[in-house]
Amino acid sequence: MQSSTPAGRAGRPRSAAADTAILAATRAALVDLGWSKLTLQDVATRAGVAKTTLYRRWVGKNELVVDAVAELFDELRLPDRGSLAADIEGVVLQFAAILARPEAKSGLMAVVAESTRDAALRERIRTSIVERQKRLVLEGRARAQARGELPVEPDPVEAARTADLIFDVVAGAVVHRTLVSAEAADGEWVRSFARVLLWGLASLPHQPGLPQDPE
Amino acid sequence: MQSSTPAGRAGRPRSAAADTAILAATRAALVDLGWSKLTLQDVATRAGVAKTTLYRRWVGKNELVVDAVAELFDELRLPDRGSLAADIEGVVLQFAAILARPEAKSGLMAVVAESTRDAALRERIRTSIVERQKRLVLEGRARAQARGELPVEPDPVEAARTADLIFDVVAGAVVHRTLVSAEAADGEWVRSFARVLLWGLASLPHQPGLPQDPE
DNA sequence: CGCTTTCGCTACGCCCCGTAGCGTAATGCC
DNA sequence: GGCATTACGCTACGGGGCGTAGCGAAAGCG
Repeated sequence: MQSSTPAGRAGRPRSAAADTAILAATRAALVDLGWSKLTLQDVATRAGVAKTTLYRRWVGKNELVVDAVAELFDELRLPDRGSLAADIEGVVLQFAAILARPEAKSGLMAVVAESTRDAALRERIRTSIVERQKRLVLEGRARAQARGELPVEPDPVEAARTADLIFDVVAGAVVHRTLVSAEAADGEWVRSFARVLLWGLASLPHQPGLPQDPE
Repeated sequence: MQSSTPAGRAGRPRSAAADTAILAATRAALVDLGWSKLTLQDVATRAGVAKTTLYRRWVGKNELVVDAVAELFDELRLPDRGSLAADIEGVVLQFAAILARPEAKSGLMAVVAESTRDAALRERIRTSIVERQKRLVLEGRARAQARGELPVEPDPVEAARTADLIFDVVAGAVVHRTLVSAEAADGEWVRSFARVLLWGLASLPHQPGLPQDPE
């Protein structure tokens, strides 16, 4: 959300109902039309507001779609299934379920593509979507360390680096499977992926710079 | 390429030079403008051809961009560095170098986003870009099996499944690192990733359905 | 030299973008 | 209750890209 009255001053407040209606209308338009054929006029009509209202709250189509898609990821939760393997499978399945929805497919990748040429948009995506997902990785890692399933990494810099790596592997694999390969990340696929990831994590405590085979 | 004279009949042949000029102009326009602001009129002017010529050869902007980006991946080669770990690092570094180019960043993800609503476009991406990359995975796997670094999978169905999984993990991780996290997939990152992947591969010969910890 | 196909060029209707301007509605402050 | 302030709906507008049609000229093939 970019709105929220700036400081609590006078004047007619912005309709909060309009915000939710607009974001819902945006997702509906994404389902029906996709990103490229989506027009702000159409979104305004669906939401029952004037087109000018959209331009008063969002600077453009990209920012609007980011906010509309970000709400989809609010339901992401880290389940406690007792083991790291089960936790990974659970959160990956949730992530895959969200990405399977057409409004996420067509909207998310389009704004990511746009963000390669727009630093402000990239930052908006990072704070409202990516950072929220990454927290799950950090929580899951901490929980696994508390269980003794993963060794504790004392160096905070190295810990952040490995967390970033894990995050890119998990999110990237699910996204690629769903959007590029265009096949469902179902239970069987998630089980195979979780096993690969889990064994891969076992290699991380080693010092870098010495490539070595598992054998 | 969609052109190539249909059957070899009479008439003025299509200029092959125009094809290469158009695709090069498309990549240049992607660098300068990005996907959303790229116009076919601009591409035509850069290439020194008329706008109508573009519409005679490509049905739309998406197909043109797919062909322009696909040529970037022609230089992908599987290096023979002697070990599976080194081979993985080498090909991942090449892939990352291509994705680091701005014309690949802004173009590839945009057409992937569009392909979620266009089956023909998805198929075009698959045959001209994805399938070419996947061959490297198959070759690398076969070479590693010949070296004895990976066990041979007798079941062809299972072998295809694991190849798809590896491909989604590798391509997805590099794409996510480069585009979403917006950080370079440099040598250090690739080494860490290759180690994780290599250890993860060691888990694959096991039968599915029995989640088990590496310990 | 005819036949065929491509090419460059111009022109056109269509639709979306993004903004400006106006009158009206909903608040907070005094 | 009046007043300043801000949001809202509505209309209108210039600008520009899209995709197509039509034409004459060019470049091959037999």
